[in-house]
Amino acid sequence: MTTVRTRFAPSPTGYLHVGGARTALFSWLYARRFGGKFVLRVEDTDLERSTEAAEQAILDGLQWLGLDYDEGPYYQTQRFERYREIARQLLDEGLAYHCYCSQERVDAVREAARSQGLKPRYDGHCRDRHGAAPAGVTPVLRFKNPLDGEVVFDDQVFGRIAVANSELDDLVLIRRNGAPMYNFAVVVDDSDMRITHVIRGEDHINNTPRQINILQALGAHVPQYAHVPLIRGGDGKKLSKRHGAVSITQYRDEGFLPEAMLNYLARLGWSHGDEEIFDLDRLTQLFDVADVNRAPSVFDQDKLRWLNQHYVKAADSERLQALLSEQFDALGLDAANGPPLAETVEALRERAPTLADMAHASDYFYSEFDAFDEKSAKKHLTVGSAPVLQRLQECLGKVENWQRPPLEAAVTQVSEALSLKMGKVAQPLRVAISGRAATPPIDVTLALVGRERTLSRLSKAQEYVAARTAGAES
RNA sequence: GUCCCCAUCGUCUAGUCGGCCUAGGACACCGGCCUCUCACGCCGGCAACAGGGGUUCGAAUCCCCUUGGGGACGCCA
Repeated sequence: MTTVRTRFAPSPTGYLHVGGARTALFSWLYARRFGGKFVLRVEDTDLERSTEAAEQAILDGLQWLGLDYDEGPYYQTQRFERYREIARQLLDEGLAYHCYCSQERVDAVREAARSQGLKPRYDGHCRDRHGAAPAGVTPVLRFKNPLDGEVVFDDQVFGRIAVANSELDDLVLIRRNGAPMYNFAVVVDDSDMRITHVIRGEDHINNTPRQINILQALGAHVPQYAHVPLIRGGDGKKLSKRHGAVSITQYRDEGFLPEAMLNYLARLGWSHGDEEIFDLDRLTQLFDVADVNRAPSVFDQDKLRWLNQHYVKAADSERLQALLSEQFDALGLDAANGPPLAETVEALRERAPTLADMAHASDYFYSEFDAFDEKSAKKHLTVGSAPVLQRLQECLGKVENWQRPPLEAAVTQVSEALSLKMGKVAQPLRVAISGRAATPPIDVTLALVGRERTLSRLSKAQEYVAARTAGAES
């Protein structure tokens, strides 16, 4: 039995988007599940659009997700000689031909077909051309696609698909500049690299019959195909920037955890009963492309956030601290200017879906906030809160041991002394020291904000209330 | 336009080759409990088999049509 060999073959013309990441994951999982090899191949035949930056972004994305490859990366630009060799072979065997048609003629032919309600196709003008080649014209090499019959293949996801050869035209194998076209390079590579299972996006389903025809002309083995449905945006359209982040590294930068992304991606189009939580080991043990759904699915950030929250709650503290530190850097916050990161992480890990959220929710521990949140101040820093704030200022000022128990005792003492419910005391205090109405428990918040900042912010809050009172009286 | 494909709650999906489905789970949403706020957690609720024909004792599950949606038609990948 031949070993399974799958591949991920991105073209370095943009970042790694979530759809690509998912097909990479599926290919990786399939190889792992069946003890095979996962090959990485960079399809950089488009010399104009390929960039090193894009390639790096793709590699970074794969590494972040932990999708390691056993072979590669192979580069198609380094295999041009091989493509030309095969092209020559096809030409010699009469399975391909030179085409001297101008771009204008080809466009005109397509346009004519379209206006007649037909599929735009090359008309095979040069296929049966006789006589000398036109002088001064560099030809492209076209494949002699079979004229009749049909191509049938059993897709592991979609089942049997049949396409009539009459629907296909003679596609270009080698362009005028000598570079191979996608469909040709893919076929040569998949064959040379002994790929057994081609797992790719559904948008390639129409390329498959063409590729199979070329493979057969080459006398090469036809691999198993598995086309994965595309990921859509909330409006049903192809996922794009309009729908939010699509770049995998952007999710990384926004403080998502790779295990959450992997879990989410795996569940998009695939499931195992009612299970929702899967780690890579579990997936490796259960995943099969044959179980992937046929219908396209919509990328739901809410569910991704929920999963991320789940993993944040379970993550190792030191790891979260390092990640939070990166978020601080991005926000220009100095972790040295506040409580230990470990304490911040503990206080916020259950109330921050992402590390970016955590950073935003803890900024007031490390820097002064510009202003009180308007709504919160209006509701809690009222005229009536003046005596509360004053009493808090006194009692907290006396706390020497700035730890949670004595801090909580102080706050409780104020509420009892003024015969006020805890909420009437804690909320004004909370807004005063954090600028907002939602923070961790008040004793935790006090401890994290620190003595000095608490007392100075309490003073500011009292000034704010006083100013507000004056404004109300005038 | 032509070809290919798809169709269960708003979203991700379960639904073994038809009966156990008065269609299950999760996210989101709504309500409750907990409670100093938020969050977590727990409890409860709302919500779907696109429509129409068949086949069958019986269909979300099989077949056909309609409708809707997507993809592909490049000297891009």
